[in-house]
Amino acid sequence: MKEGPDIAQIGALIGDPARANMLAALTGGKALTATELAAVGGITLQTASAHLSKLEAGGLLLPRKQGRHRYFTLADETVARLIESMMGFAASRGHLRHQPGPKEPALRKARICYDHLAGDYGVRMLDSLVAKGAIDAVGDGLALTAQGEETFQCIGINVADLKASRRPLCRSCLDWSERRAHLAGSLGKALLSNFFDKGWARRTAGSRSVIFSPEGERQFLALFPVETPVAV
Amino acid sequence: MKEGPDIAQIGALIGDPARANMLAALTGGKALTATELAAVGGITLQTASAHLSKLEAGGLLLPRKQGRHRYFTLADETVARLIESMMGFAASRGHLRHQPGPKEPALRKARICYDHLAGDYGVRMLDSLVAKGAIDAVGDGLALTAQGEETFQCIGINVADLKASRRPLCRSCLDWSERRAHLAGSLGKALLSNFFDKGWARRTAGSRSVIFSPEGERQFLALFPVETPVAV
DNA sequence: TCCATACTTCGACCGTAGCCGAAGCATCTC
DNA sequence: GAGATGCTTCGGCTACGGTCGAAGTATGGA
Repeated sequence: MKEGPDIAQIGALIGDPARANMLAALTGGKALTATELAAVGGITLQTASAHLSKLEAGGLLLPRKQGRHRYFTLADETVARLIESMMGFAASRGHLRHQPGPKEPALRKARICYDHLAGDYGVRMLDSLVAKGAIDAVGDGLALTAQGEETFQCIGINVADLKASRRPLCRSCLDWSERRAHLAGSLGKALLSNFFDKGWARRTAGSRSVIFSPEGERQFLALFPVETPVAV
Repeated sequence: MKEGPDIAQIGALIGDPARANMLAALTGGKALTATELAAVGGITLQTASAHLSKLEAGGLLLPRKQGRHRYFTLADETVARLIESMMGFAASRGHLRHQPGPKEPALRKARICYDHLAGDYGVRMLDSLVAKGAIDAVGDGLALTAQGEETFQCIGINVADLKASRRPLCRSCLDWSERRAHLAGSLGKALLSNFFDKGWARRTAGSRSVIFSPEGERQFLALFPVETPVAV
């Protein structure tokens, strides 16, 4: 009867509220210390330490020692994708938080998903790129077009550098709030970094949400116009 | 701190070994009774009943009453994809079963993933279809080509019928044993049904594995030849 | 050297969730 | 109606896992 890999183990790892909160926080892409993660999980440092050991042993987290701090990050982009896909699934089944909270709208508008832009703005950006022919969409798959290569060069993104890395250039990532795809992969990362560098947007302290400056928002919306929504 | 949908709930649902085994068994696509699922989970009927209630309440399972039986299926194809993706993740992290068991090779060769073919043969089939130009692969995405439409018509699959349904025609599904993509979607389902109808293969009693007849195997391999593996 | 900070380990507590035996419904068969 | 089968509910047991206080180990700074 027991067939295939053991999903119960990682299910159980994610299944604890404190651990789930930690993982969700780390999906923001920033490395966090044990103390910070304890606060996120709403538990004491000792308890957090035990949880972090388990997550590390399970291959979900990667610790990095730096002086007397221990910074934790998600082990891998695949972990981030698993968490996001579970969030999407949870949202579709109505497994929402008890109180939506005031930060929810900001989170739905624009947030970090591991290292790229998600939320309404993330989906909008991908729609616009597909509409203008910079990215080719077939089914779930995304591919950069020759025209797109020029476009990104103009924005200030060196596509050749990105191609050199082993990581896929374009990847579609399902957005839990919009239930549509946004752009992940090294290109998605490069775009978000680009926005930060230009001062169009900034990350927030204790949250995954991304705040655009008024000017940055204007530029962003101008750069990624949407006529009619593109089905994905 | 609490941001986004609650992944802990579904994590916990999947995190129990008995429930995980039930879900894995249901990924085989067949509807199973509470008694059968109790056997799968290695627990008594009462305990299984409680587990099944929870899974149903969580939106993972769909019960169907038939006489004095209650048949359970996965609620949705999205559930199957979640389970498979967790299996892929678990396999990549080495979360394997204690003893691989004698059935393992058969499972890796060919098995059912919800309603389509997975395993070595599933991956091989997709590779071959892409190589011969029947299916277009861009990144993760798959799309039927005009040429492919003819091909499938010849095999005896009415593509027009499939297009009429709301379900996507082609979908890539990550194979946990091969770590490569195989073909899901209504076309994947139609192909597997086609093999069953032709008598090329049959399902096994208590397992997800698919057994090919000697003749069926010959035909399958002839229909889906592979020259050089296609990267996905 | 001494103290503060960051984190881990130990030990004990406790609650929840899984488990089963027994009894209770529901449905089919004869 | 009587009996068999499939499943649920109830009650009580048990164990595992999460929790924290307290003590212990590392690192950095004064």
